[in-house]
Amino acid sequence: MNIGEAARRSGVTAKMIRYYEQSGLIPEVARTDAGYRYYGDDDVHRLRFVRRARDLGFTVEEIGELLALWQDDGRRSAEVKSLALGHIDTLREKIAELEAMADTLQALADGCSGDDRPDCPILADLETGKASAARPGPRRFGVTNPKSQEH
Amino acid sequence: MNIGEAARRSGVTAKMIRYYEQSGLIPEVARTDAGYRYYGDDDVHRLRFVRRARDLGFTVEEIGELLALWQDDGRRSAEVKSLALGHIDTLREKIAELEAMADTLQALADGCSGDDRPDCPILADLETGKASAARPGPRRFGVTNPKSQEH
DNA sequence: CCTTGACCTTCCCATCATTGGAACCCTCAT
DNA sequence: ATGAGGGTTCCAATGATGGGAAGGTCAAGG
Repeated sequence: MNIGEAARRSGVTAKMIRYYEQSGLIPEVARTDAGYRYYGDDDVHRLRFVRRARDLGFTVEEIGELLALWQDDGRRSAEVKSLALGHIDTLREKIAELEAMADTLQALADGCSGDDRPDCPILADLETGKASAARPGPRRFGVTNPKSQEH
Repeated sequence: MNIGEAARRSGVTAKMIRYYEQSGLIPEVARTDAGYRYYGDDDVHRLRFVRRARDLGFTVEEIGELLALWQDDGRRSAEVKSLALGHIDTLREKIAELEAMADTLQALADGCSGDDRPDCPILADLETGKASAARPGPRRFGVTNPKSQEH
């Protein structure tokens, strides 16, 4: 099948399939005489695996390791598990950071009258940096794009 | 004071100060004859505000709005509050996504023996996409850089 | 046989906040 | 005068993804 069909069946966009191939996450696939990529069921299978791992928040690099383990019949499940646990740690750290931000902000917002008057503890806090214990690392925690889930 | 000193006092790196200026978040500052940016206490004050807002996870765009409100004596606190509440929503959404991922993964990891045998429910799930209800939007929730907090 | 539309190809650009580095200029203390 | 340690601009990379242009290909229908 062509890339579009593989995209439909795997839930990975054609664009991302090309990107994964180019970045070495998945092997280069066969081509037709015209240069079209040609996919078999195995390829789609692998793409679905990637899609799932992506949905669980694994980075492309981690997915590469997962794929390698998946294909290695002699793997030790301990390796898979430690990869997963490591990722869970990462997730929980991010969650904690975001929660600290949300809680701080919620407390400030609760103290804000939210009317026509200018006085606002939110601005007061930003100005002084007094309250709050958020302190994250640099920004960039996205999960930005609302679509791309409807395929 | 020079940009380095302003960076030290505000907790915003010199690089980011230049970036914020260039992207219009903060006004262009005075220069010495030699072309060095020159900062006063007010500028540092504003930079600290930006830094605080950044720490609370606001985007640069939102920080721009906050700065405008901050400087507007006729502001209505309702505007500030709604900005904050909107951001809290965004944070809570991200938290929910990450928690769904973490919980799914934790359940899978709990079922994994983590020994020398190859069998592993984590890989099994990635393969079939059976369990799990994670389904986030695309990745990119970073908070990647571990340092940059020690200044 | 030729057109049309739906597909495919590669290549480049943008996102967001941030870091890194190169090449160069300035200032101050030794 | 020299060197260390600032500063300046400009360009590139990060990660995962989307957007789009320019062009080739394929199947169906007139």
